[in-house]
Amino acid sequence: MRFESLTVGELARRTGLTVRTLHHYDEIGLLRPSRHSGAGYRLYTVRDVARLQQVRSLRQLGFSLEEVRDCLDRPGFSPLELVRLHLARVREQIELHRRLCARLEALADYLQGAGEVPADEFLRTIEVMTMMETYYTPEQMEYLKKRREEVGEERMKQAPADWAELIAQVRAEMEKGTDPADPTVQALAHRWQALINEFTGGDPGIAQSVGRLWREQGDNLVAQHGAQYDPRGVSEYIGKAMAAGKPSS
Amino acid sequence: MRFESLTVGELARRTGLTVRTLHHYDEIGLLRPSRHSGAGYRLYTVRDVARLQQVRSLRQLGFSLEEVRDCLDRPGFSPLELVRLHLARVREQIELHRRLCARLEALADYLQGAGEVPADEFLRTIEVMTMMETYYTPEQMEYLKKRREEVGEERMKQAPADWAELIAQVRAEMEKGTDPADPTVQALAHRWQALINEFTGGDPGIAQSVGRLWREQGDNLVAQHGAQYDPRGVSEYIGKAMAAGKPSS
DNA sequence: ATTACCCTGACGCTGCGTCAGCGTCA
DNA sequence: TTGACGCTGACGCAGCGTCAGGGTAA
Repeated sequence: MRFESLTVGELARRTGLTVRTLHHYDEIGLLRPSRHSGAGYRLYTVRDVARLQQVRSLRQLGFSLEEVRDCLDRPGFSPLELVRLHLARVREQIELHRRLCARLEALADYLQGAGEVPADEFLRTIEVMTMMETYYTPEQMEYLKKRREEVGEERMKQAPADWAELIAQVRAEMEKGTDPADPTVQALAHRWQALINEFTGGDPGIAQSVGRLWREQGDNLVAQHGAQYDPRGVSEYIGKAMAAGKPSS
Repeated sequence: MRFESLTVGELARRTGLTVRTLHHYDEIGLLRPSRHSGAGYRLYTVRDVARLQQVRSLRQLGFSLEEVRDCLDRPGFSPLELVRLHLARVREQIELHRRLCARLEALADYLQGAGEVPADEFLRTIEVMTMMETYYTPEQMEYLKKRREEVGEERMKQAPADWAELIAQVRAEMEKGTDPADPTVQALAHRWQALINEFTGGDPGIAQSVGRLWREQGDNLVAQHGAQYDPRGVSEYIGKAMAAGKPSS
């Protein structure tokens, strides 16, 4: 008796698994003990133990319980296929996590550099990040990062205020009904273009992405910062002003 | 009405989420619509939409729904802490997956090289891999890999048969009751040592690991290959023979 | 009346953890 | 009798998917 079979508890201790796990494997038919005692106790034989080893090995490779079962029970069965499939899955996971990791690192750096950051600024930062990721291609992101370094830390912090002021001025003219071709508005348009150039380095692809972001998410951005209205109106107005500024195109 | 609020379906379409997801967020209190129609329809206001944006952003960073809720609802709250914690988790995940990936690649290479591999050989291969990983340190694994390359493909394939023959001979002497100091057994002991040296390069740490593996898993190995009995007896016997061979130590 | 919405349950999935209530006893 | 084990349910976890069986809006 002593050598012939093990109870669940004994098997659990030897393998480091829990009794519940073995119960579960029994329930789903992955590992049913070959024998039972009169009282219904599970009795695992040497063969069962061997099978459990196989199960554990396959599980350590990250396969699901169902895959393990297929692997062990289905007679004609291509392991290479399964391994390749699984490998592809794992690689994809790694890629996703690596990207995530990069974003989190960027975020952590920012938070560290900015000192005590209140929760709402944190949230705004994240949203800007995700928005940029949706609207810019990775190459554009790379390029913008370089630009930021060239432009410098100080300048970057000043930028939002510059924009806010400029937008307010444009809106004022717009509401006064000033002609977009008016010199005042033309000056503002130049300033607008200059600001864009400063951060995009004049890359037209990026300017285009910014435009799309603004058109599609303007309302959202505005709702976030809770200050201005009618962003599309403003950008349309400034667009006209720019067009009026260079009638050659 | 048109501008003031959205129904679930509309909001779902705009965000790309499903209605069920929005229902779920409502259920767990993550995003409850500010208003309801007379018939109990959920009506999402601009503020709700903004909050949903935040939720999505945080989710894209991989946070759990509970963490997102804490992030959005708890007033004093350190984002940096959370980001760091999460970053650590993600990095750990990546590490685990990278290790797994390496193992799967090794396995895939082996399967590819071996051509059409039947399921049972596949299983044995895996078990040997996992067993080795439990009993050898990573450095030892590295070292063994180098040895395998030095020894060559052909030799590796011959090895199991050599071992089987040698073990059979040793067992025969043991069962005849031959003295471990007998020249016949001494010759076998030398051959044993030579085989070990061939694959371990004489590294004593590895020899020790092999010994431990054999002592602790011998029964299992034997059960797998279904051929021999009493592995500990054999290794004890050969151990005595080696000791008898060099009484100086 | 049709159609396209909306609602609230409630179960399913993965891989077990964690009781609860009861029987066994190597 | 009392532990230390064993047994079978059954719920819980995350984050929704997916019906089912209704009401509502235009």
